Amino acid sequence: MRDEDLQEMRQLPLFEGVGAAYVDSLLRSAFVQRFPAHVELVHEGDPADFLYVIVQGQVEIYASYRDRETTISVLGPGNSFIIAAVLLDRVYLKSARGLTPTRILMLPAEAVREGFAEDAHFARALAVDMALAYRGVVKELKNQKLRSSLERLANWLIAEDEKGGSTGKLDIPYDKKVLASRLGMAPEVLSRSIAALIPYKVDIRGRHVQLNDREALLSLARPVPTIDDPAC
Amino acid sequence: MRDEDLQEMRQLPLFEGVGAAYVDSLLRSAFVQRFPAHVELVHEGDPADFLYVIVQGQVEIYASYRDRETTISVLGPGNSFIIAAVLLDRVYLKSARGLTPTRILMLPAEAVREGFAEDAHFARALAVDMALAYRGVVKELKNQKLRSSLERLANWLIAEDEKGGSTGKLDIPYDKKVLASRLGMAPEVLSRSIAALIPYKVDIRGRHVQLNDREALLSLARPVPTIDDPAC
DNA sequence: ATCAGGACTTGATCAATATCAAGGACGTGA
DNA sequence: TCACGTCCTTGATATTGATCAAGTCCTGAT
Repeated sequence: MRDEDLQEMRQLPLFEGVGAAYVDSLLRSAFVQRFPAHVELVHEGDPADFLYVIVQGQVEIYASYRDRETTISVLGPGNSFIIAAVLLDRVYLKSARGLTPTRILMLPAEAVREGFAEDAHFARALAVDMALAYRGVVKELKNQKLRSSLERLANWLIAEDEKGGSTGKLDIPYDKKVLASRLGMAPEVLSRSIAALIPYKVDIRGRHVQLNDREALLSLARPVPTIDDPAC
Repeated sequence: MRDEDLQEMRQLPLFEGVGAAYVDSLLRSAFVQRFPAHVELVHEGDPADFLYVIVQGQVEIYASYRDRETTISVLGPGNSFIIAAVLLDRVYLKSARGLTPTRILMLPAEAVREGFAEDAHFARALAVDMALAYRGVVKELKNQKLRSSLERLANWLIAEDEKGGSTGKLDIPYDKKVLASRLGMAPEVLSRSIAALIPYKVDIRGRHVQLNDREALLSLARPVPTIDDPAC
């Protein structure tokens, strides 16, 4: 790994609170790889050979069954994926592909498992990351089972707006069909749901969104911390 | 805690591979509690004061939103719940209630967090448990997003039969309305789905189930390891 | 054994979502 | 600027699942 890369990797949230010497020893067995957009990084069912950490770009985590496919999440810089499979030395449950060109840190699974056993701080960082990921999926499962697609869209808009500082203005960060799959609906349903939000003063043109009546949208979405609050 | 209880608790899977002395020190701050059926053990949104481990009985893990409610899972002896909330010192994302009278080991959250920091073996056991739980939810999310309710039922029947040794004979271990909620459908839909399985030689009377044409049911259900295999 | 209440089923209907088929908008590269 | 392809939207229709309303069955308590 090049020296400037090394510098950058040390800053990753996954290594927060881990001794610098240990991080460096981990990074010695790791490497940074660039991938073009749309290539599959990880395939569902394959043995977990690497832990992946996104340095640059967007990665779509998805799963397939028969001729169907659904997006589990879309991750960005700083996020790692498939910790659980690596830790347990099992196969990946999900596939991953870049939505954009990406730069990815790849840590050999063996090194991660050793690291978990040897360095208590790294073990803690991994466990915290996994606990957060776990809670994320639980929230998503609740979102799916307890809400209609219109409600899911409304809540997604509010959450996304809050990420950007509640300005009422935001951009959808990927294709609408990816968003539809992420929200668990057909692309056509997303289109219609967007139209259904017009009475709530939601103005969506292309990827640009304006929320012109936050109160109205909130009364439809009814967000709750135990599903929607990322800090919860 | 009584001595015979202590004896029993040491055997729990959560303590596997953890030094006996450390297990005992953990158990000193813990206690075993009996609860009657149907009482709420844990309420969504409350701070995570305890890690729960089921000693006896069945516990339904569920979540609510507006006037809706859905079952996330049904757990039995040996299972623990809400590790992630305890580890992160956050609120519970789910509620829990006994479906039967239960005996439950309650470990104070503070002690668990200390244990995680102090004892590497316990930390590993917790992490493994959490990783398995994580993969369980991911599978369930895929199950929900990628399958119809009939497919979910068919796959549940096959999985449940395999748990019992693939004899083709099994009993539904709880009320059908709980199963319906667990599978993500209204109770009426479960009834109709059961009727829809008659051509596949599935015979359900009350809680007794007979699968008389495994092949036919398999061709409908199409189970895959990355959703249905508990060992995967 | 009987009765009451809960659990389950069945039928009718409605609402939500998926699918199929075109058509339109928009950005990109020639 | 034009042409192409991709993405998105819109309309029509089918399917799936939810809801409402009885009715039946089963069970557990008296």
